[in-house]
Amino acid sequence: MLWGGKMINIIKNTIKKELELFLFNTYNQEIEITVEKPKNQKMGDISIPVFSAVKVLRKPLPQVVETISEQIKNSEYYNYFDKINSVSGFINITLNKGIFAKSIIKEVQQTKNFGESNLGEGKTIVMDYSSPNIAKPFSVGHLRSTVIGHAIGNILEKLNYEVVRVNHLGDFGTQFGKIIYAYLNHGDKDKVEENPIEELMKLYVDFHERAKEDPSIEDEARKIFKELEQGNPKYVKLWEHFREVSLEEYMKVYEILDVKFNSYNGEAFYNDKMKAVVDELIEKNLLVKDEGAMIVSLSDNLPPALIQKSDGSTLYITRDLAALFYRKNTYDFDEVLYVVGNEQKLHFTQLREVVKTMGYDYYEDIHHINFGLVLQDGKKMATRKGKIVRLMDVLQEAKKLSLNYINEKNPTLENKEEIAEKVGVSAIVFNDLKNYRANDIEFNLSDMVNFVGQTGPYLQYTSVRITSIIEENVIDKENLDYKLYTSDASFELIKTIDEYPEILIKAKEEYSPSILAKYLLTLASYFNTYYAQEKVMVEDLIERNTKLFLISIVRDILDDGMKLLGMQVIKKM
RNA sequence: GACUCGGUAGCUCAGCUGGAUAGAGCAACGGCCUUCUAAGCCGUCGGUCGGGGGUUCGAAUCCCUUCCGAGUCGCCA
Repeated sequence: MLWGGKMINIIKNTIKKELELFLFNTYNQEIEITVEKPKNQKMGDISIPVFSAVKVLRKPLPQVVETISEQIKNSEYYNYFDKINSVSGFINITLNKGIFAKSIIKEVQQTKNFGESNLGEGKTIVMDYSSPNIAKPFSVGHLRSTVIGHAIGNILEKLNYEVVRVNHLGDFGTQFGKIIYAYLNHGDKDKVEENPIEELMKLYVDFHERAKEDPSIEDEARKIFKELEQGNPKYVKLWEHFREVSLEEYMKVYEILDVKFNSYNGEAFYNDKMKAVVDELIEKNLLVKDEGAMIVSLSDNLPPALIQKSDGSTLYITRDLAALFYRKNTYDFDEVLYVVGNEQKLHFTQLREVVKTMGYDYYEDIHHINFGLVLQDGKKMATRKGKIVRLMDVLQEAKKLSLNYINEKNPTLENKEEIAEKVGVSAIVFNDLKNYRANDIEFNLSDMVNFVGQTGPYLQYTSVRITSIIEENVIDKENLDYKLYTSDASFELIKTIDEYPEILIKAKEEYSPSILAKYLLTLASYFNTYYAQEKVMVEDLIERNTKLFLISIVRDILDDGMKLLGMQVIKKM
């Protein structure tokens, strides 16, 4: 990991400051010194390129190397260093493994909730994620927003942020005009009762087919939506019903994923809060009529934001503005995160700009946590054409394959079904989180349910292996032999343990669960190497205890990290 | 056409605030279960970092240009 661990960063920053101060005092020159991790571990643990100093000081390279190397000996952390050598302009420091390992293990011992931070103390972050569109099946596309949002929320809480999780249901808009139109004109009420989501989806697809033949029905749909917005009781009743049956279906998914929200206020919730937004825009002289619609002009070559349609009904951004103001007033957030796909980038840029134009400073706290599309055959999945992959189908498939694995690898396992679901679902979740969120992903079932290599099951399996070694053993944290932590395999583990707190902070800064996901893979991989090299349950009690303690730390981090990612932690598999 | 994001090994991706021989996993091939779960471990094979310029002691990383892919671009969300 490039950013290093907590302990090693303290050492690196200290060296940096010490050297910069020394150079300033000696040569009266401000020289930036970079202290980094060598690419190759054989070169040491800390590396200092001296090229920048050579350039500024205009002295021969060997002389600069000599001067800086000598100065390093005066470092506060000199007793941590085993050796200092130089190779072609780099000064490399190798740490004393025993001292370094001990300081890290002590740190872990003294920390109750390892990895937490006071970064978020007293700060509130509102998160808008999952947000499926009512009357459509929960697709693999919705999964991304759900698991990315869930994971980021968990990481924020670990860093002591107050997190408000909002499921901003797509329960309003012209699409409901379409569905209601289709339902009233071509719908089979019995079929819809029987299998609401599927039938409503079919009606929606059917509507677009018909609209190709007869575009006038689009106007019909818009008219119905406008009346719905104004409270036509017949339409409102239908809409309420559709919303209810959809939510029921979604709750099943959320239960499987173990995802919970503080609020399910969707777009419709803001129906009566938009007039205030429009009024404020008028008052601030920002709203202008253009081609019949009401728009806000934006700078920076941005297309204008459409606030109101020609017929007076509202649009997406109008509802998002109302939602934003409501959230600011209700939660007084420090940041608001919208976990929404790449394709809405322009929308959120416009949203920010409108807020800025209205004179609110907190436009800077609005973050679009964009993620890549789930593509099919290289193209965006089109709901309107009914091309959709249902998440439930994928989860079922994952569970089935997971069960096959269990029957093959561990046929006597108890609660096979339960474990199979936990492994299968976690595999899907991890697969969605392991890569940088903004990358598009091609839908590929066999990738999603892969259980070998850099996968969710690999992490679970590693944790399970550790659990099975520890079993009923009681670990005495005070009775450790730190010398045993200096073997290559142990030391790699310890250096990686040291990185956990920094990784979580990095994941927050980038709003990127993949940073944590990749880290857990690295940690698991080092453990499995360790496992192959060293026997834990040895005769010598101190050695056994020392090793048990190390692997228990690894297990705790793995389990903690998996929970943060929204995966299931298991004891056996 | 404009704007945004992407192009790194056969495949999926890390690395991108410039540093030393470009890293993983999968696939392929070869080893390792009478030592704690082999969903694992070890090894081999595999790359002109899309192409071309530039800046620099040093470029996958920064700048310019070009090609390719995806997405978006006023009355959908």
